[in-house]
Amino acid sequence: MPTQSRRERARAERHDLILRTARELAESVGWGAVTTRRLAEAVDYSQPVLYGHFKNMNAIADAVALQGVEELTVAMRTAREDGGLRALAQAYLDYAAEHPAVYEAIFVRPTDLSFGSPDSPSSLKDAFDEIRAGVEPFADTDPETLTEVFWSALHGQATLNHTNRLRPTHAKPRVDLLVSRLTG
Amino acid sequence: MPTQSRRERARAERHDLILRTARELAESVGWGAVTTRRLAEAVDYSQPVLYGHFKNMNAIADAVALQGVEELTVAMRTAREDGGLRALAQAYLDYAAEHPAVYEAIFVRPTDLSFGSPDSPSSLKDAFDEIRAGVEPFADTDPETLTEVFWSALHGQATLNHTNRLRPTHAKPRVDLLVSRLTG
DNA sequence: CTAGATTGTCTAGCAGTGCTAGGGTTCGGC
DNA sequence: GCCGAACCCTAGCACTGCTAGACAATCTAG
Repeated sequence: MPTQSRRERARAERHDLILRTARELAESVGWGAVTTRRLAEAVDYSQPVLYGHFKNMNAIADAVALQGVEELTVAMRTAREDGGLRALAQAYLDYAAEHPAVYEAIFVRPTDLSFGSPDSPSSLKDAFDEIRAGVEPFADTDPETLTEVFWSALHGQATLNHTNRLRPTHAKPRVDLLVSRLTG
Repeated sequence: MPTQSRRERARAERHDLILRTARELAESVGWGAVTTRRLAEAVDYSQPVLYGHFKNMNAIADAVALQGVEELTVAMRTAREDGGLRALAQAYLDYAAEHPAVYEAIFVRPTDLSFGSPDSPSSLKDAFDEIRAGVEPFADTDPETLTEVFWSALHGQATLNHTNRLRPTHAKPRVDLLVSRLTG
């Protein structure tokens, strides 16, 4: 049935268009200014069309977050295979700095995504496992806890960097110090 | 001039009432539900009265934040004098857990408060100095950077704790591990 | 090729938001 | 008693997320 699939294809394209546009909009003006009207305008459809693809505005941000967390995982894995935990940490912070709106969607914005539980999206678990793989060589007892500690430390630096609450000139020494002490 | 002072006293009381109510409201329903109408209703005045005391809604949250950061500093100092850095860390996380809305106002919400610069409120500098005093014994070279790293790590745990992104059962081991490794 | 059902899209509207202009009302000083 | 200043409220603006109902395009079936 080519007709069905043509419709489905068009639908999928609109879906991607909305997601892509929302992400660009968020990166350029911040999530606070990503409104249904502006987004609808940007994709050249009326507001209700958005609701034909997503439950609500929040679901759009969640979808962007899921895209992002997969990218983040890839970035961490690539870096780790090359340069170990230090490179992984840098890759994490680089991603947060280069895609602040996406990072915010994943880890800061109020979201319906479930994290700790069994029904959380597998991509979230994958990201966590990637950090775990990075710290595992340095965990003498409890890798799970060390993973959480390391991740929290990275997350703290990422958010405080972004909100200008840390000296922008000392980003690198902070990563160095964190990695060297936590792996001691 | 007792008349002047009576008016001023009434004004100051209203000011405090607004602040106190905003804080309670935020802690019970979250900042997202603290609207000018609800807040005005709660203090039994009309909306414009709020604007006679604060520039806007954001300024109210900022005022709550400044109150909170002073409380946090006291809590950290008391703990540190008693039990060193480990106690300070626990006090920090306890404060964040017990006053999530206040903590959010200080460190998460978009705010006009300036942090790094010379014109930032002294209470913010005091809080930072308090952490610095805690880590100083363990800084072999650069206490400033170690302070930022430690603070970021605490902040990360505080926020990820609160948004249910870490195992709630393992809060204490996380602090233990962080302190023991970072002071190693 | 046409009638009917389905799908897609829009306009218009709801209730809620932050914030403000304008007009009364109460208060303090003379 | 009177005037001016301080105070407070009603009403409204432009915006938000979200949805109902009408209309048009498309596909299915006879």
